[in-house]
This record gives sequence, C-alpha cells and structure tokens, in this order.
Amino acid sequence: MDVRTLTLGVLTHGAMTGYDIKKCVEENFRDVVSASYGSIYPALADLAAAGHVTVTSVEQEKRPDKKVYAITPAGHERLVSDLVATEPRHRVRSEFLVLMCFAHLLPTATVDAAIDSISAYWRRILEEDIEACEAEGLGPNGTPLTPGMRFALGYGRTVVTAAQAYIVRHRGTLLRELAEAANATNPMPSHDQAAHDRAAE
Amino acid sequence: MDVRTLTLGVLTHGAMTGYDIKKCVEENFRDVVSASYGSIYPALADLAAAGHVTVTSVEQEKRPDKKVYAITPAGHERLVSDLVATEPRHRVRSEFLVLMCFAHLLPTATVDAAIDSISAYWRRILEEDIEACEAEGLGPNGTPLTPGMRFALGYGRTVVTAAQAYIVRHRGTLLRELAEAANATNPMPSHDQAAHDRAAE
DNA sequence: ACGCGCATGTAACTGGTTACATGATTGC
DNA sequence: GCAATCATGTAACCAGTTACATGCGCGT
Repeated sequence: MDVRTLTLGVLTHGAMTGYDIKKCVEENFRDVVSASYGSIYPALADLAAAGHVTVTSVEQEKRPDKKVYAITPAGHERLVSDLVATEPRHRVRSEFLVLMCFAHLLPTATVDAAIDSISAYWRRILEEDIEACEAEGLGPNGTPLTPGMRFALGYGRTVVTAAQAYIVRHRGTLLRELAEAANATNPMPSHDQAAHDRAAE
Repeated sequence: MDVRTLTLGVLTHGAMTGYDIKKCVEENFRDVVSASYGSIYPALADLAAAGHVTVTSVEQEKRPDKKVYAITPAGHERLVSDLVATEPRHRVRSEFLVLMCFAHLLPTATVDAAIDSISAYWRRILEEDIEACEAEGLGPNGTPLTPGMRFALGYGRTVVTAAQAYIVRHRGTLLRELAEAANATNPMPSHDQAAHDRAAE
C-alpha cells in the first residue's frame, strides 16, 4: 500500500502534521501497515505539489513552526480512486512459522522461547491494540470508529484469539513429538531411555 | 528472514538446483516467506564461497548442465545458529484490512468485491496449501512432515478457518452499517462541508 | 543533566523484485 | 506453433527503513 494513500486516509480524520500522521498510523494501523518519517515526509511533499493536500504553517510559541496538512476535495477523490484500485491483499511474513518448520533442528529451549515470544506478542496486540480500541470506541485522531474499523478490529480479535488458543493447545504436543524424534535419531548413550521408549511403542 | 538461511533450510531436505529450491519454497512456504531467482542464485553463490554448500555440476542429455547444491556440515551448523539468532516475528501486511477501515468512503461494490476476493484467497490457501499437504503428509522434496510442519499447518488451518468464519458471519452487518451510515450522513448529496470545516480547525 | 516529546527533513543503505537474456524439450 | 517446464544468471529498479542533523521545552 502506497504511503500516500495511507496518508490521505488518515487525513480524512482531521488535519495533522507529519509527526502526527506517523503517530496516528502507529497507534491505529501498526499491525497491518507501517510508515516511517522517511516515507511520510516525501509523500506529503508529493501530495502538496499535486494539490491533494494543503499546507498551513502554524506558528508556535517556544517552538519552531509546524506544518499542518489537510486533505483537499481533489485529495479525497484521489484517495477514493487509489483505494478502489488497491488490490485487497493480505500477506503474512512469518519467521516464527519458518522456525517452527525447522524446529526439529533446534534446541528445545529455542523453540520454547519462540513460542513464548509470539504468545506475548499476540497478548500485547489483543490487549493494547484491539481490546483497548474497541473499549474506548475511538479511532484515528479521537474520531469515532467507522463500521469498517469495527469489522477490522473484530477480525483481528477472532484471528489472534484463535492463534493464541491453538498454540496453547498444541505446544505440548509439538515439544513431545520433537523430543521423541530426537530420541529416535539420537539415543542418549547412558541409561538407554530410547530403547525403553521404543519397547513401549 | 535471510534467503540464505531459508535456502540452507530447504537443502536439509535433499540436494537441489536453484530452480528446485525456488519451486520448493513456493510449494511449501509461499504463504509465509518469498524468494525469487534474483535472491536465490546470489545466495547460493555466497553459501558456496563460504563452504556452507557444495556444488556439483550434473551433465544432462539434451539439456545444459545443472548445478546441484548440497548442504555441508559447516552449512548445517550455520543454519542452526542462523535460526537460533532469528527473532520469531510474525507480521501481517494487509491492504485488505486497511481497505475495510476506509470502507465508509468506498462504493459498496468495491467493499463487496474485496471481501469476495479475500475469501477466495483463503479458500485457496486452505485447500491447496494446507489440506492437500496435511492429507498427503509430505513436505519439501517429498520428505515426510516434521512435527514442526504439522504444527505450522495446524496453525494455518485454525487461523484461516477462523478468519473465513468471521467474515461470513460479519459481512452482512458491515454492509448494513455502511448503508445506514451513508444514509445518515448523506440523505441529500452535496459536498461534505462538515468534514472540510473540521479539517480547517 | 539527561532523556523524552515535539517537529522536520535528508542521504545512504538494504533487501529484495522485475524483467530480461538465453536456450533446449515436451506436450497440446 | 505456442506455452510451459527446465535451468542459470544479471542489471536495473524500487519502496521502503535506518540513522543522522537540528533544536527547543519540560519533567525528574
């Protein structure tokens, strides 16, 4: 997704500085897109040159001027046509799952730590990004949630909840299977536990 | 995730050409990582130079030679340490969800089409990438599934199923709310003066 | 005194993709 | 005859991030 489109999108929730836009994206969309200053500022310059946003220098006491950007009617049109032209992809890039696929090559502690860390990550998303937002009912810039945002939040909640439940339920199985496979391939020399296990099969 | 690590990983399932590696990644990991020739071939050159893979030119009748790459013990060590050093991230980048967040700005047909398309996408993943793989029990290069792969496949199945169920259940609500909101804001269509005023604050 | 929040910007880097060049074989 | 599969590679391009440069005010 083009940063310009995203920028126009958040500007529909009110006029903002580049700094605000980044905060806004971080607070509301960090789990599905990203935007850094290095992309936002050039995007704003671009949009301003095209007349899709206006810039207003606001003098501040005790601080340098800030530039407040607002979307124009032309910008709004562009936003809509950009959004309509956006193919609705949804990609996952997961080092975690790749790690799991190669779990049989790794120390148990690493696998365990990876599962802990992803679990914590999801808990954080659920609590901080989803439930907090649903509870207060406010989106970008203190604006009320749109139906689409409620839909997206609900989507996130069900998916993250399902993912969390899955790993809680299957972590033990994975670790046990991993241990069994390791035993079968690599039986420990003293007290041949593996032989005992094989006999018990 | 570094393409080199991924490459070493798939090579644990047997010696392969660069071409094979790409196919292998596409068939088994396309939903969580990506790798193109433009990254695989340089990666192989790199790994060969470091002694982490060996290259064997295989003469073929009726075809030019092919280079078969195999992982070395040193490569295996490197793979493990790379994997251990990999932080287990899991990121979603979703144009679809952003689109949903701005659904109130879009024609209903666009929103509808986006939901259809993502639904079809998930169905395809579920059927072609997950269930097919679980059913035949085979992973990269015809190798049996490792415990971690079964875990990852199960994860994918539950998450995709949950996502699919969510949109089936909530699509109607979203569309209805969108229509209501449109009616409330825009009974007699004129330019959105209110929004412009808000922006000008 | 130090770091954080506010605020704007740029330059270098990066990790990749796209598209191309090349070419034979097999199947429709 | 055309597309697809096999097979290797390179160069140009791209959208983004990281890190830096700059600087004031506020709280601790």
